[in-house]
Amino acid sequence: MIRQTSVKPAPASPSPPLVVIVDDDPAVRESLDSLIRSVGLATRLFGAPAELLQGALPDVPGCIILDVRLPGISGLDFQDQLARQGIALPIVFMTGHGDIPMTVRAMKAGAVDFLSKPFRDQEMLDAVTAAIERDRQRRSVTAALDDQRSAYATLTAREREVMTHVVAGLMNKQVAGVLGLSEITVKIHRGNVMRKMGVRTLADLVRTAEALGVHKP
Amino acid sequence: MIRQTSVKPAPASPSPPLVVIVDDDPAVRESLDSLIRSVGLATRLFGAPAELLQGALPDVPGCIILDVRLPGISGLDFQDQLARQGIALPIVFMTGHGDIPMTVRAMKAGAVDFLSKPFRDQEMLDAVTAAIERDRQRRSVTAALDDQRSAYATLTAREREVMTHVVAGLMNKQVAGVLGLSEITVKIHRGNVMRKMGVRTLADLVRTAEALGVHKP
DNA sequence: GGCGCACATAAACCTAGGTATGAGCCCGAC
DNA sequence: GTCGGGCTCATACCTAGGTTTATGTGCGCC
Repeated sequence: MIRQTSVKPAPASPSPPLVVIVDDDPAVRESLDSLIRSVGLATRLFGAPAELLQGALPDVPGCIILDVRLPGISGLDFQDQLARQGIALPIVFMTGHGDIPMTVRAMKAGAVDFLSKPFRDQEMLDAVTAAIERDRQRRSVTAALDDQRSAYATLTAREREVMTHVVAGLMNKQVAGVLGLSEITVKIHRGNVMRKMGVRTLADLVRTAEALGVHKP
Repeated sequence: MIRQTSVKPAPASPSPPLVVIVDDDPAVRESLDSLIRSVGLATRLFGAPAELLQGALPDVPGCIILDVRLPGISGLDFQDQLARQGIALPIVFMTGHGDIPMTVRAMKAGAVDFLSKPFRDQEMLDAVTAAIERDRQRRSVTAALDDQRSAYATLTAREREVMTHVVAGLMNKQVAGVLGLSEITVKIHRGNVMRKMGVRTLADLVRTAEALGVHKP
């Protein structure tokens, strides 16, 4: 499958996954930091959630280790806040004073794991590994979709209408009828759609449209 | 979209969702039974997991309320067992002596909720409602797929090969080349595929194939 | 005003898809 | 053994898809 799409600036060194650690206790941060680094992962430490929202994070797979009890905000509320801001990094919670309702809420909201202090190093490493793997999956799906989305963005309004009807299974003449055009015009638009979307067959166009959620209104 | 497929025997009365209650304490069973029935849902009571596996359950939306501590087996292990047997009913756990690791395990395995006794009636009703809604969603997806699956089952080996290559975007002549056939033969098989799968356009066939996970090996 | 772009259309031409009719081969079931 | 179904292929015919070339309109922008 030849699919030359957006070419990223070459990643010189394959940078390691990033683990973001958020805990208000410096000792805990340091301890987690050395644990995570010991297995070759990069870390970034924060004492408070607000700091995390400031700077942009690098574009690599990763996850967040989050204490439930944070200065100024509950870790669970912060989880919601991150989700609303479109930050989809998987979260591993840890807590010294957790209870079952907290756990249920965190897991329902998509947390990868919820560890009670004290936990064994291996438990945390397993959770982090699982979280990073989940992020890797999400990123690969998102990346493929982004190319398609940006291609779709280059379509004109007419081309989108034609695409919608074509992937719905209408013949060119039917599309022409619906849109009040001549068949030849539909063919032109259709050809433009195929070229701009970077697909060579109708089957590929249909799959792309499905992935983008392109449907008749 | 005209899609007359497998016609089920008409459901005379729209039977209410079924809530399966599994708890070894008769008093708890009775109490839950009256709570659930009070909102118009049907119930079925079991004192032990084994009983549940015996009889078949009616084909209606539903869920399971499961005590974590059961005679002979942990509710969590029973959850795994149900999953392995293809029983996909959403599960609401309850427990008197739960802890966080139990909760995490249950939620990771797909539980809808995990309630600590004592819980308020409304909490249980909310959880059951959410679970039934989840089952309803799952069932509607599955039902649509079942028709397509049974249609796919009627295809001959050759027809499946042709379908695989067609939805991959190959032209008839290319399919012919790959399979060592003449183009006209591919056209025949392709026509049979369209008829048997109950679709009229290539776009529909591609979507069906995606839903069924039909791909080149 | 002119330039670029989206949009629309036509004629001509070629390829691809789809169906009907007819026919031959193989194999397992009755 | 013969009957049906799956598989194969050919000829013929029709429809649908796709490209190229060329022409024209309207709109916004520098």
